[in-house]
Amino acid sequence: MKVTMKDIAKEAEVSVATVSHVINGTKNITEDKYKKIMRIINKYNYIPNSTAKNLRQKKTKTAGMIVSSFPDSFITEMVYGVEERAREMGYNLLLVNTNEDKNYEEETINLLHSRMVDGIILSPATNDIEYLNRFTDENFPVVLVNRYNNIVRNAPKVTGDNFQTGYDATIHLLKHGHKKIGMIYGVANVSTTDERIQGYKAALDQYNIPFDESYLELGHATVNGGAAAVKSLLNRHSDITALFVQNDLMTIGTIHQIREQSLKIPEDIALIGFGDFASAPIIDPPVTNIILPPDTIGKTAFDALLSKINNPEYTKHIEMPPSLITRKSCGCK
Amino acid sequence: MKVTMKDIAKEAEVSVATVSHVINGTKNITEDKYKKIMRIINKYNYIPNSTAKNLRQKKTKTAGMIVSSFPDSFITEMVYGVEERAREMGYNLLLVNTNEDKNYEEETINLLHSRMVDGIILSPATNDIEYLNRFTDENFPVVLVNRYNNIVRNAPKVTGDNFQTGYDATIHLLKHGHKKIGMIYGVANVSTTDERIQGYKAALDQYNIPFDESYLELGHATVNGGAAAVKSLLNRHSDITALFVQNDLMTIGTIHQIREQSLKIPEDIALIGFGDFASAPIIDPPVTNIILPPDTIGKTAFDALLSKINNPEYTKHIEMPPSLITRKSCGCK
DNA sequence: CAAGGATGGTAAAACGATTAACTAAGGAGG
DNA sequence: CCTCCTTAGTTAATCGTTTTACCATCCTTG
Repeated sequence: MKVTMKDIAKEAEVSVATVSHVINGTKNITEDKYKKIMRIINKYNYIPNSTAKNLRQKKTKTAGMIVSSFPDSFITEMVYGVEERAREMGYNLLLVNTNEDKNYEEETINLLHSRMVDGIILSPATNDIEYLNRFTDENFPVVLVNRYNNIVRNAPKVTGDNFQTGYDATIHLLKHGHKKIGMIYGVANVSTTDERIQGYKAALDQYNIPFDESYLELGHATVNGGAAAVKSLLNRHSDITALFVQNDLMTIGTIHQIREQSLKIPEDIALIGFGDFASAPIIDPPVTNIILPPDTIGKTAFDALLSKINNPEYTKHIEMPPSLITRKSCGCK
Repeated sequence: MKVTMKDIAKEAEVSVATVSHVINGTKNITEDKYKKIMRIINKYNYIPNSTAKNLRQKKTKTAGMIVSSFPDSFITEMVYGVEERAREMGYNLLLVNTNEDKNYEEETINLLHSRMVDGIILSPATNDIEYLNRFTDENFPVVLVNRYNNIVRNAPKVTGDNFQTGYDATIHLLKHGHKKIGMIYGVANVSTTDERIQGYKAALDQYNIPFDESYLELGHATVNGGAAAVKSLLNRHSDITALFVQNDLMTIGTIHQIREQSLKIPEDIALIGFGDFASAPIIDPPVTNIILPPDTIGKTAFDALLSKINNPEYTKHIEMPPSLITRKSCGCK
C-alpha cells in the first residue's frame, strides 16, 4: 500500500511530528535523526499527501482558470500565459472550459471553491456575473480577465483596451478614406465586443459619420461563421468598402467569402482582422491585424491573482493597449 | 467564517452523519428532517468541502494532464478534447505544461500523484520515461497520449498512426514523381517524429530510393525555425523538389522562406504540411496537409484513462489513422 | 406478548498531514 | 546546588468529510 508519514515515522522510530518537521524544516532536528529520516524518505520515494496538507493548511497552491471558449487562439495563449506564470510561482492550474455556458460557469465556480483553490481567474461567458459577488464579498480571490463587468465588486481585472482597439482599427480605415465600414464579431453581450463597438462609434463620430447599427454583424466565431456573416452583411450593404473582423477564424472565413464574390482585397474591400495568427503575413494579400497581447494578459492576470491573495484590498483594472500591424489588406504599402 | 457540515448539523439539530446522508442519499431520512436539513443547506449555499471528501474517499474526480508544449495547435486541440470528455464525465483537469523539460515532467507527476489525481494523461517530453514504471507498476493509472514509448509497462496509449502519416505523405509525393524529398521536423527523439521518419523510409524503400539522413532537418517548432530549417536544408541539397513539414508553424515559415528564395510552390518545390490550420485553404497556393485528429485523440485518451481507472488490466494502444487533404501545394489539381 | 426484523439516526474512527502546547534533558549562571 | 533557559522531540488536536458499527424504536408475526 501507499506509504504515509506514519510508516516513515515508525521505521525511523520517531513521531510523525518529527518527520513533518524534517520535511518542512520547521524545527531543529539532530543530525543523526535527520539523516535517518531522510534516508527512509528517499528509500520509499515518499512524498507527503498534498490533499491532507491542503485540508489542514487551508490552501492548495492551486488556481482555478475558467474560460468560455477553447480552443480559440487568443484564449489559448492567454491560458498559456497564466499557466506559465503559475508554474513559475509554484502553483497548479485547474482548467475548465465552459463553452460559453453561463450556468455551467456558476456551477464551476462553486465546485472550484469547494475544492479550496486559492483563487480563480475567470473569463466570463456573459455580462451576467452578478452572482460572483457572493464570493468576492467574502474576499474569495477572483480575477476577471479579458472580459469583465463592473457590477462585480472587489475583483481585480486584467483586460485588453478594447475601446482603443475598436477606435484604432476604425480610425485607420477612415484615414484611408473609407466611409462605409462594416464590423463583424463573434460574441454578443460581452465587454470585449461592446467596448470595441464603442470605439468604432467614437471613431465614426470624429469623422462625422452617423453610426448605423446595421453595419454590424454577429456570427459564429468560426471560419464558416465569418463567411456567413460577411455574406449577410454585404447583402444588406453593398456599399461597404472596408471591414473590421474581430476574430482570427472569422477573418479567414471573410477572406474566403470575399474571394468567392470575386471581390479584391483591398481594392474593393479593405480588411483589418483581430489577433495576429501566424499565417497572416503569407496570405494574399497579407492581412493587417490589430492585436492585444494574450500571453501578457494571462501572466498579468496571474500576478493580479497573487496580489489579491496577499492583499484583500487589491482591486486594480489593468488594461493593455492594442497595436496595429499594417500589411496590405487594409490598403497600406 | 466558512460554513461546514458541522454548522448545518447544529442548526438542524441532527448529527453530521445525518447531514452527510442527506447530501449523498446514502440512507433513508424522514421527510421532515430531510426538508429541514435541505432548507438550511440552501439558506447558506452550503457545498461540502471537496478536499475533505477527497481525502476520506481517496479519489478526487480529477485527472492530471501533462503536455510538453503549449500553445501548439495540435496539443491545444488535444487538451480541448480531453477537457471536454472529462467535463462530460464529471471530472476536472489539472493542466501542466512542461515546456519539453523532462525533469520538470517527473516532478510534476510526483506532485500530481501526491495530489491524489485519479490518473494522469501524459504527452511526454522525451522517449526517456522509464521512471513512469514506478507509478504504473503500482497500478497508478497513466495514459500515454500522442507520444509514447514501449518501455513503459501497464499503460494504455492513444496516439496517431505516425508511421502511416510519414508513409502516406511520402508516397503521395513519390507518386507525383519526386525523388529528392526533404523532411523538416521540430522535435527529436520522440515517437511521433521517429515513426514518421520510419514511414518516410519505408515509402522511399518501396520506390527503391536510398534513404539519406541528410535529407532530414531538425529545427525549432516555430515560424522562424521552419524558415531557418528549410534554408539550411536547401543549402545542403539544392536538388530537393518536395518537402514534408511536420508542424504547422514550421510550414508557414517554410512557405515564407521558399518565396524568399524566389522559388515557386509547387512547381519548384512541392509541399505537404502536417495539421490542418484554418488558413491552409486560403494561402497561395492552398496547402496540402496530412492530418491526425487531435480532439478525437484527446477524447479517446480520457476514455482510456477511465477504462484504466475502472479496470487495472486495461492496456490498449489505440492508433488513429491519418488523412491527407490535398490542395495545390503538393502539385494536385 | 415475546422474539425478530426493519428503520432512522448517531458516535466515533478513519483519511494523512500540520502545528500548538507540552515535556524531559542538558547546559549555563549565580 | 538550584533555577532557568534552550533544545529536541512528542502528544494530541485539528482540518471537514465519509462510513462502519452500533443503538434505539417501532412494527410484524406467530
